[in-house]
Amino acid sequence: MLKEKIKAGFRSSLVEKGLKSTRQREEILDEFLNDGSHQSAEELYLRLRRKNPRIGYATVYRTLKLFEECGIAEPRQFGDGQTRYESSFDEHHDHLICTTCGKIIEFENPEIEALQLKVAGEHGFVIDRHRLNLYGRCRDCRKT
Amino acid sequence: MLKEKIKAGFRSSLVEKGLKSTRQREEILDEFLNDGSHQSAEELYLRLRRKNPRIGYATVYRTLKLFEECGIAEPRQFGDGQTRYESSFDEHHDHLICTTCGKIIEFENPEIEALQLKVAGEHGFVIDRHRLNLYGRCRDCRKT
DNA sequence: CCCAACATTGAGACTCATTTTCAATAATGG
DNA sequence: CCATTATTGAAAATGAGTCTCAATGTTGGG
Repeated sequence: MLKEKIKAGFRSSLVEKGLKSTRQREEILDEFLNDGSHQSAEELYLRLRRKNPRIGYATVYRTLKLFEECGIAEPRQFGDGQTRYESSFDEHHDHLICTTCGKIIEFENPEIEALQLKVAGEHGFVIDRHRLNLYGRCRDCRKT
Repeated sequence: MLKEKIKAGFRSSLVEKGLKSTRQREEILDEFLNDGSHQSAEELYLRLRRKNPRIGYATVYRTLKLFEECGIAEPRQFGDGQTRYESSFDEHHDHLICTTCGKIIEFENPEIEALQLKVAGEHGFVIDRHRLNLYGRCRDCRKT
């Protein structure tokens, strides 16, 4: 199953980097992979603490950065002041954000991505990644 | 000239809101309009201090927020941890950001925007604004 | 022109997310 | 099992941005 492959890949990355595999790193990766997307370090920390109250705040922050370096997680800013991480193994997507209720909907649009590549090329850029956020009001919030 | 119109509009907004026109607000607006885009509060503050060393840090922050409320400036996040403001009177545009040298290039693409509206509509959203950042390497940085 | 009413300012204290420090602890290779 | 070296947790530090408050400036009326 995918999760096991990700965990195995993480352990290999650690070895490559000369880092150690620890209980905390395993626990954090587990919890990160279990939950849905868009998790902040704090949310993850609070959930982890329910299982293991001895886990440290800083460890969660450090480990999320490590996941980023290992290509497991990617940081995103949605404008609420917290960095949220999503799994790099989710298929690529962009976000619709409701400015009333905070709901986040994911979408993908290959046509938009093709146009991005075209525009970048016209300016001599090679793109690594992009961030597209659309802010507005969702169906429910428009009713009220 | 455009700047004078913006300043006049700002003074009207102040009156409407029951706020006062002060020397600091004028100075900050002047400096904001003089400089190119993507200014952080701190950069603006440092430049203002050269002319008027008595200006306060908090005043610059407050005034930028006020500009935002008055429709003069818009905040943006480029991932360096600082909020940067651009003039609302620049035509709408998105950004290409070089992750090596930090250069920011602006572009516009109506096709992409049309597709954004379409996608949003399919999810029942009405969009107020969007943020599209493309991160990569510029022509110069790819050479090295 | 002057005053009263009230908005604004600047300095510094404060917040909040995140990072760093450091002594204690745990993982790894031999 | 040991020595080496990375990691951890707690607390202190950081940095962008916000708030507080006494002093100051702006305004509309008189």
